[in-house]
Amino acid sequence: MRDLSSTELSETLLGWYDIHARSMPWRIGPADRATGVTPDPYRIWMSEVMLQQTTVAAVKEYFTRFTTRWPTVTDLATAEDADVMAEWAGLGYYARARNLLKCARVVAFELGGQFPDTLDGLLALPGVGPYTAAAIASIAFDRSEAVLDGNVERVMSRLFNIHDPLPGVKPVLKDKAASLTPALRPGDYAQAVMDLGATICTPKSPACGICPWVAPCAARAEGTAAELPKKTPKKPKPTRYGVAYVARTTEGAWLLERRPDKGLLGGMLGWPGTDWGDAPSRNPPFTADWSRLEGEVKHTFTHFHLILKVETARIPEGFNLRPDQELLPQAGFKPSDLPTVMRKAFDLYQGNPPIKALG
DNA sequence: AAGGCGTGGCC
DNA sequence: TGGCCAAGCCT
Repeated sequence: MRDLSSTELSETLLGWYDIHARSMPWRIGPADRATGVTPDPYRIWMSEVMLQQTTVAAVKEYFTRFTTRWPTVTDLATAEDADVMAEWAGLGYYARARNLLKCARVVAFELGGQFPDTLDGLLALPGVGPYTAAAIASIAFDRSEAVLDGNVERVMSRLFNIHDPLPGVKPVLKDKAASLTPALRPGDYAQAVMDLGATICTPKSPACGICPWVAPCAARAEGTAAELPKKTPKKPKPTRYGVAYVARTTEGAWLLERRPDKGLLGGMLGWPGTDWGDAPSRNPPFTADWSRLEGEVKHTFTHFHLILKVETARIPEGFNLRPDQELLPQAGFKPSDLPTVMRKAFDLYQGNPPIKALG
């Protein structure tokens, strides 16, 4: 069989998408789009930032909560930092939340409330990189820009049977992706190729039998689809140790710390604690008769495992707060405002009373 | 430019 | 159950 042209390939995929497009809270489906309905760039941007390295299932509820609470970019731009960070808690990669707010303020206060509609304009925004800029340009503004995310990398490496490992081969895959991106319906095409990767051309046991691109797929012909894309091996994660200190006043207020903007869990609220190092240590926030809780928190970050002990004590009268510390009254404290590792420490506290009762 | 940066689901 | 993976960005 002769090779299919780029146009034939993209039209085949768009035909598949017209039938099988997934429904999502931020998506304008192909039928509505065909009648002239256009996406809200604010919602597309919000969804794309949330979807960075994050599953659709995890994003849906966060997207709904954010866009209900802050329906426009100006609403978000005028929000309190702490409210946005608390709303993001649990979604991970917290630099995204800080950049989300930074970006909203740029758009609202420096760009007249309108998102840039060009690739370069979008790329200049905080938290918007090559993938997200192309996604917004194509999906929100129907510009013919090629998206390259993990799905597209996998689809391209298989369609063209490319065995060179990621991330080195990324520029080649980007060229392939660009060669297929159509001038017509680029927004639908971008979502189609990602839907294909997410539902058919999956990492393990791809469903080649029902794939609209089974005929032109080079890896399918060679029987190598399931082993692509190749990736350079990852380093093993070390294990680190630490202690979190959960302390309350006699009135029931909780002692929490705002973490510095840069670094792990940047900008988030958390319990006072030790550094997380190669060996256990102690560093309580005040001198007291600390009780260690039974059990421990196990948590895995991107690049290390953590084993966290939890200690608790009564906060003494007249305790002086550092600027980064706050006493949150019971009524104003929600465990769901904490990043997951800190919420796990809270859960341990809730479930396992200390060996010694608090005074 | 290679490593830092979260979390939950899946097998 | 431990590693892999998810619509990556920043420095």
